[in-house]
Amino acid sequence: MAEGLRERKKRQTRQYISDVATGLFVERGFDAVTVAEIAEAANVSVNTVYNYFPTKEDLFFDRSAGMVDRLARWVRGRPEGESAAAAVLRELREEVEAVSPRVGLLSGYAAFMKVIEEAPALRSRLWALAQEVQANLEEVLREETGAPADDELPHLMAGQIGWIHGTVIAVIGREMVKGREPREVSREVLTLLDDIEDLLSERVLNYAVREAA
Amino acid sequence: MAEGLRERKKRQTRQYISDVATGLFVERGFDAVTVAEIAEAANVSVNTVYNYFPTKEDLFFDRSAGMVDRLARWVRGRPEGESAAAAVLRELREEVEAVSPRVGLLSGYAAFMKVIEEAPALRSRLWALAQEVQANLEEVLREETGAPADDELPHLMAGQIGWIHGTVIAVIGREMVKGREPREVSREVLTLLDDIEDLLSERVLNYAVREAA
DNA sequence: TGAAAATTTGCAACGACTCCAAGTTTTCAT
DNA sequence: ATGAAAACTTGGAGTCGTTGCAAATTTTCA
Repeated sequence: MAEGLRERKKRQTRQYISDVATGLFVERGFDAVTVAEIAEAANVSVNTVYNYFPTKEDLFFDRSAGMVDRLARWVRGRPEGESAAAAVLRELREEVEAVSPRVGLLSGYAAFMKVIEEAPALRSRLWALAQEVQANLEEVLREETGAPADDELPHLMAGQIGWIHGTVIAVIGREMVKGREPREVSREVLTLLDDIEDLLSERVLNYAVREAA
Repeated sequence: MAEGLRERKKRQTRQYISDVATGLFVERGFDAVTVAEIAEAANVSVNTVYNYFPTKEDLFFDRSAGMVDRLARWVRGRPEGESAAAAVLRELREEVEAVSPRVGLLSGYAAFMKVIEEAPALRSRLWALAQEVQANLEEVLREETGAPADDELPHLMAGQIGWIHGTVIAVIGREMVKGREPREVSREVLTLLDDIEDLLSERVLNYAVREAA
């Protein structure tokens, strides 16, 4: 069988708890909502909530789970002749130009980001996620360039590229929380991306160019 | 009078609590030490601890209080003809070359940093501090360049310069925790600083050059 | 010296989180 | 189908960080 009853129920329960929690968080803020309230609203016990989610913060970031390898994916999938930084800049431009929710360009997300902005615990968690994204990227860069373990360059490059991504996402978040329109923000962030590319060195822009297969 | 009995006792008590706490943290790790234990070891009540320190993390970072304006200070104090990034690189080189405890180059600090490395709560706090450092730098850059409020360039430049500082401090910490000798780490970090300077663009290296008085 | 101001303390309570020992439900071989 | 095994849920008790409050205690200063 593809999926038994047990698996299905688990997935549903997990999703439901996460949805209920996110709803409450967006409505009243992260700190103002108690795990006990979430449990009650989701018709489960507090312990069940903790069975699915290690911490309260995880309830909020459940959806962003697939984001930890975003940069690694983008770089791995870049076409022949393109550098790592260029790949990330291109993918970011594509997402921004498409006014994609994946980079936070969606009216509904303003409330979502406001919750993060107001809860230090969530900001910390977001930073930890960014660190993971960067670590995964560094790993890819090490593989692709075959750099020795004591070479700091992949670390530095992952830092620069991670900074690009982080800055863009942060600026989008900041502007969206201000209540701006996604399209308008998209336009502005495209020029921000130009500014960012302008202040990167050739060294960074040409690191890890994908060789011909 | 310059300082009454009350003020003196407060300062002493505060210092004593912080010292006792740091000692316990270094000895047994951040999470393994309870605030109640700290209070008992310092001969005060738990409430008194909280009178002086808002959170448990603040007990640990009490010493690092003067660090939030480090970059702002460095940039503000740079000589005529020097850019913001150049000033930070120069100051960093000076501290590293001097094997200064201010950048973590001291055998005793290895244990200190190990505590941070092992406690997520402390790493978050350290990141928050770095954010403050960067925000203060951005403010200075805005003042000095007279950039309009909607100009993102000071934000980007503060990001790049903050990244330089953060990377150097992080690498020092990582190497010291490995048990390396301060002198040895100092030497390696000097070459790291060269690598970092090499991958920065002229645009960054020449931003906010101090004009002649 | 004695009342006002500041500090310390104990106590109760809240919320996140963990551990553990029952229940309950789902699975699956028979 | 069915009954034991495995997986999931639950309640309860407890730890720890943190806050609020009112009762001491200490320091200040007129």
